[in-house]
Amino acid sequence: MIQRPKGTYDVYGEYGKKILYLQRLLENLMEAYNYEYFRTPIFEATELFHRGVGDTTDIVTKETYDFTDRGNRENTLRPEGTAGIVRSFIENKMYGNHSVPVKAWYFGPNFRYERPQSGRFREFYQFGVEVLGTQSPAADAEVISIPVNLYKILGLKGIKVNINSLGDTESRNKYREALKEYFKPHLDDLCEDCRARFEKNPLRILDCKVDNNKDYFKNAPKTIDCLNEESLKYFEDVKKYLAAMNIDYVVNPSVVRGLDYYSHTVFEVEASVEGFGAQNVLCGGGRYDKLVEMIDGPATPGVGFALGLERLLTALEYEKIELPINDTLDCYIAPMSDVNLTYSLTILNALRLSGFRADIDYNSRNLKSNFKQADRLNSLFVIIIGEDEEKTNVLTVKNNKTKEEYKVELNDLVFFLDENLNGGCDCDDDCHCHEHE
RNA sequence: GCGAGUAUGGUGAAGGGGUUAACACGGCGGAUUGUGGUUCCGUUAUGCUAGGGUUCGAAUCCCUAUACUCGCCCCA
Repeated sequence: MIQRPKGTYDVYGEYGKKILYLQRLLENLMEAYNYEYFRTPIFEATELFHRGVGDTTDIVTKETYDFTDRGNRENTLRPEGTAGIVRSFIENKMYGNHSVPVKAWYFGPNFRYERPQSGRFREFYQFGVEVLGTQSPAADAEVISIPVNLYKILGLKGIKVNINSLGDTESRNKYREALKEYFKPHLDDLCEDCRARFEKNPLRILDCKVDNNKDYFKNAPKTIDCLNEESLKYFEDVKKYLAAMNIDYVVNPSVVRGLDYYSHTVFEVEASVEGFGAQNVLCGGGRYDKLVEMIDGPATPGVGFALGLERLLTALEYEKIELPINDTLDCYIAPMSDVNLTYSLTILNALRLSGFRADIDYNSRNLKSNFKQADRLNSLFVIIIGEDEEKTNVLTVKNNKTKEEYKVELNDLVFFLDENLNGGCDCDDDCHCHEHE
């Protein structure tokens, strides 16, 4: 049997309904925020990610899906969303003719060749946002407010917003040195991974799961201690604006983010629910003032975030949040036999064109099974079509809730269902619908 | 890349060397030849991830492979 590729999943049934619901919710939310929908290619030139995400991160050094196309071009399935948006911003010269800042949102699949585990897939969907062309700390706060408001709308409770600041380049370098200085005497005591991180990415030592309960971790220098005056002021402003939007947060010095391009504000929202699994970061993001330059664009500050769809759905499941999904069918048609199918299809098609959710049995099942099926599909009405109905054009329509049965003229069917399902016509007096004739 | 666990119908699973692979759910049919979600009856895996080995005999023990799950690294 051919199986799906490792780390991927099929969407169908309930899960599909949930995803479609969330997608609509995101669309509406982004409309409220006045963000612009972006869709960039699912693959890009490999170099883009090396320049954008950074050569030192594992994401680019060993987790990308690379391929050479027939024209010998090196391409990579995108491992994250920001690089593509920034490339598009530069390539389409949005810094010039658009009203800056550009506020972009996107939703789509990303690919990383990793070992799958709970909350981690090789193909995973991210919703994200990028604001390009403003240095204002209010933009940082706005970006943070997006997932927070989304979770609020959905009713998620067990979430924790962690924020931190890496400061500008000067502050960040200063901190990096301070950290190395601090951990140097303890180098022999650190775990193997941390010793590797010491050279490669010392900031990550802080959230090491093996070592972080050691005494000397408590007094390790914090990013905030190394911020210069300007960076500190920036961070204070972000916090001020968050407070203005009633957003609860904690300043967590161990939030450093993995990608190279971050500066100033960084944040993560985690699901602080017992037993959620090791991958409990629901979303993360931050400011990246140097990224556009790194990809050969004009100096343009940016801030953004991305959230993992799969983890969001897991969180909803954990908190037992039911999404308001309309799971009903307006009408189920039960033809008594094959000979009634032709006639039934005509009716079915008319109902669908009138905007009803309607379905039919194709398998010539007996009446009993058809009622069972109608129940399974949560159908509000069942229409039985047999010889008599076909002959007289008077249909047997049963209300599945009240069990009341009606004889309805074929010509009145749409009106009848509309009356019973939508409470009738809500148009004005001039209209020519059945009710107003 | 490293480590641990698991693998039996459509689903949840029992069986830990002895021949009909339990039980439950679901599906289909019937009791009622045009009225359902209850009840009752019937039916639903010639087969236990794949390949090899041990044995008179393997779903059961051993080996290999594969897949899945969870964790590490890294990250959403």
